[in-house]
Amino acid sequence: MRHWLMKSEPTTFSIDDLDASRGRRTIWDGVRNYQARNFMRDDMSVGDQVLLYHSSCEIPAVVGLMSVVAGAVPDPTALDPDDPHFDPKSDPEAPRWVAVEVRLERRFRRPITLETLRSDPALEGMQLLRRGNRLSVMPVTEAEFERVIALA
DNA sequence: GCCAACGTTGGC
DNA sequence: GCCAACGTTGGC
Repeated sequence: MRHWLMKSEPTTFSIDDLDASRGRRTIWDGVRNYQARNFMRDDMSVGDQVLLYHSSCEIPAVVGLMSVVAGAVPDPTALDPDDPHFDPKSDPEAPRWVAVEVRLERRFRRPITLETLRSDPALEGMQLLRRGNRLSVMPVTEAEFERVIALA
């Protein structure tokens, strides 16, 4: 089992939205970055644990824990001309973008803020904390994962 | 709203 | 294949 972190802007899709979704599940669509796509397509498996991170908001933080409940499928939003994430260059015969399905497992009683993460020496190497990091889907080591969970 | 970082695009 | 221009991300 692997560990991951996925970002979402809460104004677009928050942990509240996920909590309110049927079965507390959602398709993680809209990812339009090749590296992030490759992680979802090639390395994510059912049962993997995923930290949910709120970005571009007042208090950026890890807010909950999700699990992968279905592996990568073609991202339907890339093929829908009416969708804001439509990609005219994605060929329906060979879809360029994929999405996994995730389920909310846990809401953390207190969000683990970016500030908290940064102040923890044990998390110094975390990819999320690297300068210039913009990936919305990234791996987390088991040690980092356990450490973050311990802070919740 | 600013701006650094970085990915993508497209002309050559 | 290079690289400048441009767009996006995301913390502050």
